[in-house]
Amino acid sequence: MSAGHTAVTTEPVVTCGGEDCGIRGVLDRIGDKWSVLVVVELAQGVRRFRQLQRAIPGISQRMLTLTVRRLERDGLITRTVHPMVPPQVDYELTAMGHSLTYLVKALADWSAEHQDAIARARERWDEANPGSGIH
Amino acid sequence: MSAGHTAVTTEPVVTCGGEDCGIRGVLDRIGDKWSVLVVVELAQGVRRFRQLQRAIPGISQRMLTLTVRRLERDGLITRTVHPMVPPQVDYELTAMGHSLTYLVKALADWSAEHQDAIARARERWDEANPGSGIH
DNA sequence: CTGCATCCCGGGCGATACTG
DNA sequence: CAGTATCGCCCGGGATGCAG
Repeated sequence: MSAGHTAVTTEPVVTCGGEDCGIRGVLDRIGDKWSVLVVVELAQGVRRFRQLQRAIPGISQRMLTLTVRRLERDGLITRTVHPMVPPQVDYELTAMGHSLTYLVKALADWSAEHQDAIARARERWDEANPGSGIH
Repeated sequence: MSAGHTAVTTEPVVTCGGEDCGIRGVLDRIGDKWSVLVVVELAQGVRRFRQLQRAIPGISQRMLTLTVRRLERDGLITRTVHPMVPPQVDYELTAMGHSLTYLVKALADWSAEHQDAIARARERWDEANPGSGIH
């Protein structure tokens, strides 16, 4: 590593290197737009299908179904069917799902802390590179 | 990571609720498959275009270009062109980019800690739901 | 080596309609 | 209310070719 520079200090140096450790599998999940929103909503408590859909404005019924299925498959949430009419299905975070909320929290914190800087950087870049088509 | 209290009860309660805070903008970036890998690679030091491409096996030249452009636009990396022949372009993390590596580190840690449990959960689920088509 | 333009395909995702 | 099935569009992104 390039030494002789100012206090570079401690790089996190992601353990797994640039290859594919377990990060990919996790990113495919939490990197997913809807998954994160569902987890965030469930972090507040048990929710029914319709409740989730109403709490997450843009989501289609199809995507919500797929999303909760995948989260359930990964062991991040539980799906409880109550045999009644009309049907009722409750979704709830598992212990692992709860632990994930802390990661999401860290994400939200970092976002809150840097979103302004990012927004300004984008403005400057767009101004310096008109019609680049990058987004 | 602040006082994590013991488990249960204390939900992180992501500040922004289920709507769209700055999380989305950040997720669109770090949630991106290639962006994370580029950041991880650059966390180890300055890299040239070809170096990055070689360090990230599956990436196409097109996607690498798009990825570094977007990261540059967001102010996460710098792009330095050295007027020489053959051309040389160096990419390096900015201060903000470095701070992001800590988030990625947290991500990698969580992944390492739970990937086994997730893998097992998936196996169990797939076994209980044959031919579901979910992934 | 670095980077842009073009072509083109697969699949992700929304919209809609139907069942229990 | 909860969920499945089907259709169709759009675009992400790989492959290739060309330029500086």
